[in-house]
Amino acid sequence: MTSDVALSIDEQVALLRRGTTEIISEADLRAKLALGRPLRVKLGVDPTAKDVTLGWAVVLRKVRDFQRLGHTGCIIIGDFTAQIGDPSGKSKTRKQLTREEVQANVEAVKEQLFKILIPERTEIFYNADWLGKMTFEDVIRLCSRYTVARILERDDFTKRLAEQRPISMHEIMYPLCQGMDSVEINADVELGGNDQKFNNLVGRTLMEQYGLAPQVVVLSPLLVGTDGKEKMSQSLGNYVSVIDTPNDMFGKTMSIPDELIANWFELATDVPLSEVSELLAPGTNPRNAKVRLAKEIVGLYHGVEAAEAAEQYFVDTFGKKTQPVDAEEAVILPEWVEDGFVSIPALVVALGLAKSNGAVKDLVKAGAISLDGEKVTELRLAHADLVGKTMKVGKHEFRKLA
RNA sequence: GGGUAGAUGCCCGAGUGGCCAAUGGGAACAGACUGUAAAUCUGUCGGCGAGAGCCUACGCAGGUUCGAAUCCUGCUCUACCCA
Repeated sequence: MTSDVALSIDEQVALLRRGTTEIISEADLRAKLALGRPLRVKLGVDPTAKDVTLGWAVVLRKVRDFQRLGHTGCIIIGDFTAQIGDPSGKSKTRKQLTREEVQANVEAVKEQLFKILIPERTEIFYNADWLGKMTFEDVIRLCSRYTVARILERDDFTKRLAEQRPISMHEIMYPLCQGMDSVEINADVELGGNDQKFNNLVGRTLMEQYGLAPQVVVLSPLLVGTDGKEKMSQSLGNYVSVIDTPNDMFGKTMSIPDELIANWFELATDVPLSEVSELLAPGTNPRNAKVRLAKEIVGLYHGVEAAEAAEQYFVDTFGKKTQPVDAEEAVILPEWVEDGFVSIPALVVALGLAKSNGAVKDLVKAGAISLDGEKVTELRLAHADLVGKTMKVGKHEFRKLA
């Protein structure tokens, strides 16, 4: 096998251990690494999202770490399981997706995956290929290999049971489905977020049941989102996507709470941890560390130059509070102009910066909308007074009107 | 299959015939302050409308009433107890 680097087993394990909370078991992992063949490193992907977020990137980057050591990344697109909806970490039943929705998401996401993964060492599978073909008899047989008590041990289920919340039958099948994926591709290692521990362990059990060597489970912590509270996820809106523009990426990163800086460095960048502790040493301004963090992240996905530019933009725009030179341009369409006047609410809504006219009125009332630095107080302004000016909506949205 | 309790806005949760677009808390958004951090203070927080006002909303469908989130009937969903 071809590794990009020649490392001892110890060094390999050390590399792989960064950004993980648990490896079950490390001894097994060492044994597998010692085999000297490319390992099949499985990562299940639930195509409920259209963007690869930094949270998701944590595990993808871990796959990439394995790939650099010469192993094969096996990405399982859970097109079948997405229709069930993973109950992990949820206190509610998830809505089920249609096949069409799943398909659309997959297409959108595939390209983004390869911003991180090494294509030549990646295999992509769709679990509908095997799960979708199981007969009812197969399913019953599979069920017989696991007990209700063991399934209910799972945290989310225990909790829901205690809170007298519903648990549907199809949800308890989820871990088994995921376990079958491991059986099907004969995984050596399965990666996952911490919340996947239960599912991944079921995979180990099932593999043994089916006469295979149990996979090693490598768990990563969940990246906390920009809100500093919940795990980063698209549905919560607290995410940074790998296809965000450099400026967005930079800005969003700057908005995270200070307590998250170290964690983000560890999980989302390659900066050596020793350097991170220096950056965050007592007496230093956390802001500087955060700037570095933001630059690192932008650099990973857009390159060093873009990172420099994003920093410059950030400093100019938010530090010095000047108007951004290169604000996104927004053309005022003729149909928005009436008798030479433009309705501000309609304009802002049309630009997608607010969801209703009422919301824009509130913003105007609050002084949150300005033109070239001057607060807008009227709901209707002359078209001529708008063109060429930069409109600021809220804290960070700028549009150069044309 | 039988019984009991419950379903309210993004979430929790008050409201038992008019004063309810619906108390309160949280979340969210915005303003001030700052480092687009935290904390704090202030404001907003269903939609449309310049406004008067109109529309949509309290699980679903009907009904009673001048008037219903609130009463009645049927249905759906959930939990618990019994089988």
